[in-house]
Amino acid sequence: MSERIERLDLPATAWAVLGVLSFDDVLTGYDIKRWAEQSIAFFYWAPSQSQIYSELRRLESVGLVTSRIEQTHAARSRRLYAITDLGRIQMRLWAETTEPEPVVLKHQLMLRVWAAHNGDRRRLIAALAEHRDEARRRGERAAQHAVNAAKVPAWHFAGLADEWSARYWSEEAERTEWMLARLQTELDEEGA
Amino acid sequence: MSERIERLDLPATAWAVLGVLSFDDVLTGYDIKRWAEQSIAFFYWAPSQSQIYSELRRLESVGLVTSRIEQTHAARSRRLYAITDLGRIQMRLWAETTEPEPVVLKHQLMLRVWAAHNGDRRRLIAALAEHRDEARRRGERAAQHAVNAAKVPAWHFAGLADEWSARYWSEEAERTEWMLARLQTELDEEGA
DNA sequence: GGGAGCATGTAACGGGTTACATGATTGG
DNA sequence: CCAATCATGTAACCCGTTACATGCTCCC
Repeated sequence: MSERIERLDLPATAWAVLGVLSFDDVLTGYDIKRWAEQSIAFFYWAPSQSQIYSELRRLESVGLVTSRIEQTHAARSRRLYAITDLGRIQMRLWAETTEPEPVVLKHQLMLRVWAAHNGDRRRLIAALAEHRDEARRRGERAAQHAVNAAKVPAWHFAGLADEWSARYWSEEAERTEWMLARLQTELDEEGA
Repeated sequence: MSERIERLDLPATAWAVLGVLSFDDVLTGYDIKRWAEQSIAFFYWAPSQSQIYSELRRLESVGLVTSRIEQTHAARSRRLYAITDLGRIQMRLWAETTEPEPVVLKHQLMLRVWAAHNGDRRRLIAALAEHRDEARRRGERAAQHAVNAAKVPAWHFAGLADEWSARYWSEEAERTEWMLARLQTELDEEGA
């Protein structure tokens, strides 16, 4: 009778952190933070620094990662994390067996549109315009990121996610533009 | 020197709850829960029942809503909430002065794509197909909701948010289809 | 009679945040 | 030399969730 390995029950952020390490790099918490901000943040997550560190400690305590302190830099130590074999097995289990959580979307600006019978619509329009520009910038950054990812075979799937993100944010910009036009037209018609 | 009213610092969910009441209905916590599930959930939020009740209590304690217990139904009491004048002022302040929080997107499936070098891609493709179908259904429900909202003038902006949601989820379905096709093609080519 | 929906509430927990604290290294 | 960046960590807090608990009313 074979001992079946159970998937550990960890929060999504832990899997994201482990996911970063599954690309085989040996990284510090600080590295992971930047990694996350530059790629994962487009479609998931912008975790705080402190949580990354505590998540890493947890992952180590259950044996999914190991760490060693780099001694070269004498005084302030860097702690370097790497995924373990068990970590790889668990990551695979997660990728295969995790049941789909619904997409979490919290779009505060749409909440403001929805509640626009309170308050000044011109400010809302201004906020939407800003959001459109920001979305466009994000889309461009994601596209750029996808180009970079295409150069490294190991980043193939990360690159796919980047492409998806580029599309997502460019469509978000267009959607926002559409909403903007709707509100602006109404405002103009009332003014006329 | 005029006393300027400061915007209260409340969590976003509190504003969402207050927003529901700003449509002038007198509602129970239970009503608000359903309201939220049917419309706000498309672009924001799917809060737990318990939080709605505690949020209502908080809103009452700071004077943004009032409640009275309906006596008609003898035994089990329904508590009916309504927005106050102060609540209206605060809602307006929120709508005007809240600085834009970034959109929160947590797309677990994209996290799985991003980490697809671990694990079986065929399961990922199946999960994506399911997500595409679910997104399509959501889009259709949102569109239906927008049609209903169009009948009532007070729901004008809520209707705009519904239209936006319909577009969002239909585009989400298309985006997912695109990702699906990419992964499927790669799989086929490898198999060939 | 029983199940679905209406209706409210408490308690425990934890995920994740902000703020605070510390200090080394690097480059202008 | 000073600022920015690298780098790690603790403590307090709270938002929001799940689970539990209760009991009504309406309809089949």
